[in-house]
Amino acid sequence: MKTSIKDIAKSLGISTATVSKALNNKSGVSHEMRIKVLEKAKELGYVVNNLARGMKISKTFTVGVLISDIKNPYFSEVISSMERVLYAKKYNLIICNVGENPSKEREYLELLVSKKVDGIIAAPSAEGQNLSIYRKLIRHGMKITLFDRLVDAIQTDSVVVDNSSATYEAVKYLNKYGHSKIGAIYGIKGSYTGHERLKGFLEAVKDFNVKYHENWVKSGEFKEEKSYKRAIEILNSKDRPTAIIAMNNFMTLGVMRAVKDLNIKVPDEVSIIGFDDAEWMKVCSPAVTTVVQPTDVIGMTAATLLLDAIESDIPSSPHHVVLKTSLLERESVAPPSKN
Amino acid sequence: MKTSIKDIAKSLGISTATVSKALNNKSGVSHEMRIKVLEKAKELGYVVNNLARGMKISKTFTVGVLISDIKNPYFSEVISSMERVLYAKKYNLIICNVGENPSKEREYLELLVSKKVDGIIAAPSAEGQNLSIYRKLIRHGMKITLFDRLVDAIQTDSVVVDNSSATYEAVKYLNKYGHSKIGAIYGIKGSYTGHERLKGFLEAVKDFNVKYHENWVKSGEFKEEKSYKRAIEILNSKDRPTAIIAMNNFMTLGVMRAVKDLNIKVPDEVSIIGFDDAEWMKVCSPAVTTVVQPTDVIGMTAATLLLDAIESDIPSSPHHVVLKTSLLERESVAPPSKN
DNA sequence: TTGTAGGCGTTATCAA
DNA sequence: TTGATAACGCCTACAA
Repeated sequence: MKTSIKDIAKSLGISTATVSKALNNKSGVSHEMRIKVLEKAKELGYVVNNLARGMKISKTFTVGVLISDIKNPYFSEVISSMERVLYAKKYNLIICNVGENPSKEREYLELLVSKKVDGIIAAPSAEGQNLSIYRKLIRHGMKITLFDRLVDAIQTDSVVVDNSSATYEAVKYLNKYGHSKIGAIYGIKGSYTGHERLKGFLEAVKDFNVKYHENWVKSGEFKEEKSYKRAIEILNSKDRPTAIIAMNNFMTLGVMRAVKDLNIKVPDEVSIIGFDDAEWMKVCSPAVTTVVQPTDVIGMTAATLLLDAIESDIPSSPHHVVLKTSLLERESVAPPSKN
Repeated sequence: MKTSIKDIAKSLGISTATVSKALNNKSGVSHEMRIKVLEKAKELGYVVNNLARGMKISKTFTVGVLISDIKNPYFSEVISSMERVLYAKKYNLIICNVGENPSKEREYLELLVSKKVDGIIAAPSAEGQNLSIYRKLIRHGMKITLFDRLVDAIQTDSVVVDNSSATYEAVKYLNKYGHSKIGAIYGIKGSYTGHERLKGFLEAVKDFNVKYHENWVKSGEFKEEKSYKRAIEILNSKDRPTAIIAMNNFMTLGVMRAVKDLNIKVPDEVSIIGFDDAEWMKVCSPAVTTVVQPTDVIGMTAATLLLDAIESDIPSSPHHVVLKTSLLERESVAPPSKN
C-alpha cells in the first residue's frame, strides 16, 4: 500500500532508477534484474503512485465527463458506452453531474483542470453561460469534446445528432398517415437541442402544409411534469390536434401520462411520437413510436474523438460528427379518426 | 493553466512559502500580502495542481464508486444521490462500471489505489470472488463502504435494504388479496440480494400456506430477457399461479413483456408485483405495484458513512445500516379470478 | 547494465 | 511576518 520504488530498491540493494526501468518495461535492465524487481514488487504489494507519476509525465489517464443529469437514461447510456472505450485504454472517468446549474459547471470545470485530467467530454449547460470558459480551456491546450449540445462558437471536436431533421421526419411520417393537425411539446428554445428540434418541426409544418396553431405547440422545458400539464392543455382544447410529438424522453413520459389520465385512446383518438428510447416505451400500451438516438454510438464516438485528440500531439482542425436518428415504429401512431 | 505558485512568487518578489500560506488562508501572512497574492493569482489564472497537493497532504478529494451497471436506474439514482453529498464537500467521484466481471473489478480497485482515492463506495460483484482484495484494502487502511450487496465476511461500513422482508411482505400482501398460488422470478441464488429476496419469498410461502410448485419459481438471473422466457414458461404451464413476483427492475420488465405478448390481462387474469421502481412502471397499463428501494437515501447514507470514515481519524467499529423498502400499490394486483 | 541526481508543484518545518 | 529548504514518489538524462 505504501511501498514505493525506494523500498524495492533498498531491499534489493539497487537504485530506484533500475527499479523504475524494470517496472515500466524500459530498456536498460538485464532480464534477470527485471525478474527480481517484478517479484519483489509483488511480494511487497507495490502499487504505483499515480499522483507522483502523473506529475512527472504530465498525464493522469483520467478524463472528466460533464453532463446535466445522470439519472436521464440518455446520459447513463452514453456514459456507459464511453466507459467501455475509455477503460480499454486504461482511462478513468470523473463524473460531473451539473444539473442545469452553470456555477456548478464552472466549479467542476476548475476542479477538473486542478486534477490535471487529460481531457473533458462535456454536454455543456443548456444556456451556454460558460462558453468563454470552455474557450479559454481549449486555448490553454485542454482537450475537449462536446456532445449532445453543440456550441457553434467553440472550435473543438463535437458529436451531435441530426436533431432538426429528426423532428422534420416525424412530422412527415405523421403526415403520410393523414395527420394535418399536429401538436408538439418542445424543450427550451434557448438550448441547442430544444431549438433544433423545434426548428425541424416548424419547417416540416410549413413544407407539408400541416395546420399550425400556437395552442398546440408548447414548451415542456424538457421536464415530465411541465409536459404533462401542457399536454393536458393541448388535449383539452376544443379543436385539438390529432397527433402530438414530444421532443425528449421525459416529455414523452409526461404526454403519455396525460393521455392515460384523460383516458384518451392512443392511437385511435390521438397519435403520439416520442423522442429518445426508454424501456418503458416498449412495455406500455400502446408501445411508443419514437425517434431514437444512437446513444451507444454517441458515447463511443465522443470518447474515441477525445482519445485521438489526447494521444496525437499535432492538433488537427475540429471534427464535427453528426449522427443519424431513426424513427422506431411501434404502436402509438395510426391514421386520424374521422370525426 | 500552467502557472504555479513559483510564478506568483517570482512576479511578486516573494517566496513560494508565503504564496502558499496566502492561498490556503493559513496564518503567518499579513493581510496586505494576502490580498496582493490573491490578486496576482487571479491575474495569472492560477489553478492549484492537485497532483502535487495530494502528494504532499496525502489527500485527493476523490472517491471511487464501483458498481455493476450504470445503465440500471437503481444505480444511476444511487450515484446521483451520492454525487450530491460528495460534491457538497468538494469530493469528486470516479465511476467504475464493472459489469459482472470480477477481473475488471480487480483492475479498477487497483487503479483506484494507484490514484490514491480517499475512499471507495462499492457494490461488490455478485459472486464475491474479490472478497480477499477488499479485505486487504481495508487492512491497509483504505476506507470502504459497501452497499446493495452486503458481504458479511467484510468488516466495514455498509448500507443495504431489508431484502428478505421485502419479498416476504409482498407475498403476504398477495395472500391477503386471496392468492394462494404465487410464482416468482428471482435473481441469482449465489448473490446476496438474489439469495435474500428468494429467502423472504420462501419463508412467506411457508408461513402463509401458499402453494409451492417448482415450476412457478425460476431464476431470471437479474436479466430482462431471461425473465421474459421464464415468465412465458410459468404462464404457459397448465396449472399456472395467479400471481407472480419479480425481484428486480429488469426482471419486472421481462415479466410485463411476457404478459403483454401472451395477451394475458393484468390484474384480471394474473397479478404482478415488481421490484425497484422505474418510470415505466407508472405509465404502463396497468401501472405496476412494486417494492421500492429508497435509492436516494441509500446513496446519501453510503456517501455520508464514507465521508465520516475518511474525515475521522479514529477508526470506529463498522456501521451496518439497513433501510426499509416499501410496497407501492398501483394497479397490477387484484384478487384472483374464480376459474 | 546500473546508478546519481534533479525536478515535477505543493506544503510544512524551522530560521531569520 | 517572511523565506529557505526538505520532503511527497516518480521518471529520466546523464554519468559511471
